Amino acid sequence: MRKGFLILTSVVRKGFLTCIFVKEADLTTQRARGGRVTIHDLARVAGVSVSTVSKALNDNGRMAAETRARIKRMAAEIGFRPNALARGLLSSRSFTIGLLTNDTYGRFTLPVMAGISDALVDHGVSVFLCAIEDDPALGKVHVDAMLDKQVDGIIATGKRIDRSLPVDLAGLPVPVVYAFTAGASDSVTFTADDAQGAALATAWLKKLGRRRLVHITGPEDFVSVRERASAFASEAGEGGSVRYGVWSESWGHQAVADLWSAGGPLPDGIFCGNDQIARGVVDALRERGVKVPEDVSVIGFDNWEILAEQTRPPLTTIDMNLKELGREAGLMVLALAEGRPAEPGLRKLPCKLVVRQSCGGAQTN
Amino acid sequence: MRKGFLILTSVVRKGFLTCIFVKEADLTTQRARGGRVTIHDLARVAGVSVSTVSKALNDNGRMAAETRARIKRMAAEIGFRPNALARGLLSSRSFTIGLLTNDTYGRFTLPVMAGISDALVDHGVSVFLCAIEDDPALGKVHVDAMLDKQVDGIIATGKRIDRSLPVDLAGLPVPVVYAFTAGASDSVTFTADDAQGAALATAWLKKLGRRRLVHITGPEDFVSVRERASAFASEAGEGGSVRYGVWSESWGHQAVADLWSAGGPLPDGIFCGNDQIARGVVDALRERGVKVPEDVSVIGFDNWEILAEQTRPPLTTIDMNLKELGREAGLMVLALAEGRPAEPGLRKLPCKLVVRQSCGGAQTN
DNA sequence: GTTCTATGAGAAAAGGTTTTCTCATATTGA
DNA sequence: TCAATATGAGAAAACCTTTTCTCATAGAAC
Repeated sequence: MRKGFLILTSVVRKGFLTCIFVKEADLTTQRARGGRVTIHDLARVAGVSVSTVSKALNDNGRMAAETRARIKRMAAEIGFRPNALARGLLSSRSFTIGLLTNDTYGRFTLPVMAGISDALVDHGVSVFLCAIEDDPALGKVHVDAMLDKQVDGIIATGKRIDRSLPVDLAGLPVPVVYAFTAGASDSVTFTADDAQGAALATAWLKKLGRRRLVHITGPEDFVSVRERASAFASEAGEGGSVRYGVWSESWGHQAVADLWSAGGPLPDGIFCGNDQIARGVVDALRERGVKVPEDVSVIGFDNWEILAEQTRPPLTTIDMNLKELGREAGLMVLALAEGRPAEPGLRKLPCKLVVRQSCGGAQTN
Repeated sequence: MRKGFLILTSVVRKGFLTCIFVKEADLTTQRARGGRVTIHDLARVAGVSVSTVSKALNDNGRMAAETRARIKRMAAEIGFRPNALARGLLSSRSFTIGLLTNDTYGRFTLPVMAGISDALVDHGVSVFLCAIEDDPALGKVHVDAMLDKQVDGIIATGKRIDRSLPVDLAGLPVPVVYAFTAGASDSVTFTADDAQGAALATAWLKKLGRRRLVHITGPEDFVSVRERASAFASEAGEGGSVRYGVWSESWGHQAVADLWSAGGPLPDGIFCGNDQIARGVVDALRERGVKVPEDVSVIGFDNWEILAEQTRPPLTTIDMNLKELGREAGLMVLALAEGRPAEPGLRKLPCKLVVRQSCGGAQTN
């Protein structure tokens, strides 16, 4: 065996065993790199230059079809995968985006994240998740770290459309898309269509023959609360009334107690601002001996499955299609990163009705 | 003004306005780069070479203290931040790790993620979140993408310690740390100390004077269920019995119904396998007219705040310190990435008791 | 046999940073 | 004044990939 040389790998090609000799120094280099195989290794093994390898793998340049195929085959054999850092340095595309979020429990962020990831993984894009927990300093640290890492874009997401993240994303050198959080007026923003969702819920109650409708919802300072209440009011007509409160089960309980002790005509349909309130309402009604859905239909909002499915009876509710929203936001930020233009403005995505048992009515939809 | 030159920026230094002239070609380059300022721009502005700038900013090499300070000041002025891609290419450290997860709802993953991020953001490390949803193909795609991006390490996390992710992480060129999921025997794995947590819960019930104890928990094929049950049994002594079921509220309801209709002596303390079961138990007891905590103390497991706080009364429960677990896993993967050695094996982190009202007893702890 | 074209493949530069090596100048001592 | 040393700063290579440009060879046409 040649002195100072070692066998790197042996390849069986066309039935012949070919031994590849590499200088010991090269192997040492390779060790230091963590055993990663580079395009140079592949070129050496294939007996061509690195440029030829690159062109072969990227279907660029002119070359004999046989050469291209052979190089591709050997690349697969030795497990060559191009270093995305080097690639990104050259192309100024890192195939990486950042997801900035405010939402600690992830009730909104996780489905959105799932949609983003789902849409972008096919494009080779990975997602940095940065939870900033309402802390401006932490937000800045994360944004700086993302920019240092040359993210191709940023998606900012929060819990409500009428508050912005505690960090300034204007004037960044990368595109920013907002989801469920407020952006500048000339930015691209995605949110759920609250009015349409509320109308959907109210129409469903009416379709089931309910006429004395109440909307028990969250704090009036949420713009989405006002939009839903307004849509509810116009859909419900004369019979509809709205009660504002907080986003908790106990508010649902209390609202039922208030209604049933008020002495007026009792509602036969209740549209709740979220599934937690609905859970409280359903529990309170059961405790009063009011039958759901026989006496009263209750519909929630959010389709927070882990809660909606465990309620007795399971909640019919409105789903904001958060995963789809994430998917669209992901594709949008990708488009912007690739220089494709997009019209700024607020995009409202439709909600859908999820029928379980708390309203009665057809299970099929 | 000089032809072919443009003002890049103007700097006020020592009271003098200094105009920096750059060739138009350079500016065009700059534009194409997305307006990012490089070390070359900084070197030009500071009137030194790039190597001097690099050494100044990294506190390397010999140079006049005044020069170093001046370069640092100008770097801050023009907002220079080194390109992490270029840096990573050279150092083979990307300051990036991947978090692989199985857990769609993120009940476990999100706190763990928060801990990881919290521990690593100070070290300039960002985290790729990859949800693979039990899909081996998707898992491979994500792992490959992370490796291409030269992550410094991977943290694998799941929902239970006795199942592994549907993707092979052995023999990867980067360190892997497991949290709440099974790894190879020679790997570093973190999990909560189920036995200690269960003992803590049981001891708390006993300390409150409860003697007829029941443990209502999840499926017996979970190793954590068996460990908790075993610890419960030895702590509870003669009076303790265990009922296995599923992880749902309705199982909590049913278990209470079973117990109260069995005709034997009724329990005065119930330790539940998770907060959902505890919620079901508490609701069922209230509906039977059994007072919690006066007649029966109920304690949960998980400290899933959004559920525990909304239960009536709010749940006393065991917290698995998931954020701390994430923090330790993050620091561990960082240590391994930096070549510091670590002993393989399973590390069990202690749980803590969170006192609310479902057991009675002191609010202070 | 000679010139032109087509084809295949290699050389080199670029991307932004860090590190090592080299060089020039200033300072010290004799 | 000259040599030796200390000091500050620049040049160049390296990391890995892609792309453009150039070159060599084979075949075709005259």
